[in-house]
Amino acid sequence: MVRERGGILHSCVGCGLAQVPWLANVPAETLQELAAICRRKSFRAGETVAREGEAPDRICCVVKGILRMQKTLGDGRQHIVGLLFEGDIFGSMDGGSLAVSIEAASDAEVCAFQREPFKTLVLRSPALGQGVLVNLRSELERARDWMAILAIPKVRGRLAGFLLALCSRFGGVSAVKSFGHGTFEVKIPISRADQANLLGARPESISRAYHALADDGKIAILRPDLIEIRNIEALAAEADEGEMDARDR
Amino acid sequence: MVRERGGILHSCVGCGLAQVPWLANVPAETLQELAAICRRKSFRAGETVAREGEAPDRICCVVKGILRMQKTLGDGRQHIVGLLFEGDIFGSMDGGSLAVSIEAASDAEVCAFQREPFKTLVLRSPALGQGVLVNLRSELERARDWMAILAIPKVRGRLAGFLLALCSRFGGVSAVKSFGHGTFEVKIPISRADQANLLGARPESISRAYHALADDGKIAILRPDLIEIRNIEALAAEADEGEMDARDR
DNA sequence: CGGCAAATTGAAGTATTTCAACGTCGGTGG
DNA sequence: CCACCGACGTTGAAATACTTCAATTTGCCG
Repeated sequence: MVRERGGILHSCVGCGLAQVPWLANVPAETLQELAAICRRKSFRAGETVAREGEAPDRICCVVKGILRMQKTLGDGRQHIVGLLFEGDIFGSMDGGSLAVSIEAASDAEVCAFQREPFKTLVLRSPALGQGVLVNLRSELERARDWMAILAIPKVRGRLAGFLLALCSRFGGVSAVKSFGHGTFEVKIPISRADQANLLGARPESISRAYHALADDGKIAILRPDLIEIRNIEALAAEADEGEMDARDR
Repeated sequence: MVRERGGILHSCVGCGLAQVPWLANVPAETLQELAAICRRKSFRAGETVAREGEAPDRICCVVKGILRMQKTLGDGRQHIVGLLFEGDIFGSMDGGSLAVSIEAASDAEVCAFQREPFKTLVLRSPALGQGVLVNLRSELERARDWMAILAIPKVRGRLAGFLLALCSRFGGVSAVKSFGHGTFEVKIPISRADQANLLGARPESISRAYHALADDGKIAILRPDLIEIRNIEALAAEADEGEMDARDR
């Protein structure tokens, strides 16, 4: 928790950096220094945060909202390859260029640290460097989770996997409420079109899949972007049973 | 390749560590120390190298062959979420457990470093630590590439993307020969069943997709596991045009 | 209230899965 | 040496799922 004290350079008080999981082991002192070199930026939904191929001079941490990472294809169309939630970091530590472009999927705020001071801080605080590493590994983990979900052959299964991922891996940051006995309420953070793009399907297919799951009683569509999961085990089964490949050995 | 020389602790001389891209900036001296703490292990195709959930006490570097990383699903079936080629590393730096299990997709050899000595070496050599970080980032990159490929709706497109990935990202390590003017010869490192598993399709669909691409003259099937790419641009178009999503704004 | 974007629905065409059968290759054992 | 077997790849045909195009509904904002 960044406290206000006379004369100290707190340009980013209340960023909530202490809340970020991968900063948990970083001493309060270092967090203060971090807060001192950070500038907050706001983005409206749809705005571009960083462009593929550019070499940003900041390391950024998502404070609020959701960003989407996307790759640009040969003919200019773009494909979503991941989402950034609160606490996730992006940017370049080594001056290298970004491999994905980043846009705000909702109104969002990020904390931007200038690269050089940040690197200095990393060198001085092993816990911070460790944290960055942890974050990187967790992103790799998530990317592999996405892969496993994307490889499910049927759209209904991929959608089930998507909802489960929202509950489990993103549960802490995405708006998920639990009502016990396998019932949850999930706020879907991106539009149907974005879901379709992410899950490798058309918006129509996504819509049909939602309603098919709803007809089975596995979910309820409270609003297009607010889903109630009525039977999480049935959902998990849905995600699994598409995967009929027997790589057992 | 291991040469015996009196007295010097070269238990892994000729691992070819110096060849590994992410070790390029590591001084020869450190490489020698690395070689001193490494032990080589061999695996037959199909053997399990590491199991999901286990906490391996080694950091390993693939020296020869290809490993596949796979996640275990609820009912015990497994899903491939990536391949490890020569030079790739896996294992746990912090005693954490593996999120994927690892099996040999072909006969393979790895260089195993005990964790503690390796960590000591990393602390002593910033270039080594940097290299590990670079490797991690490149894995994240590849995982995102896989995501983009997996999200292509048609099997033919995903297969085209797979072949292109083999040429570009894995070109240096996978057996790819170039004959100029867009013609290549690619050795497919995994079985049809594994390709199907990785690409989210059935083996039959993969087979049909190969032959469809061959009928179009875009590739030639020299052997089931040896593909000649006759027109790489047509392949790229194939991979792109499935992606008809207009996220242009 | 009109207009626009997002979500949904319907119907037809296409692609993929599924189940079953067949061919090929490499190894094993008679 | 040859027959047999199993793993792997391929092919065919029917059922299913998805995409595509078009039209309609819904919700939101000016």
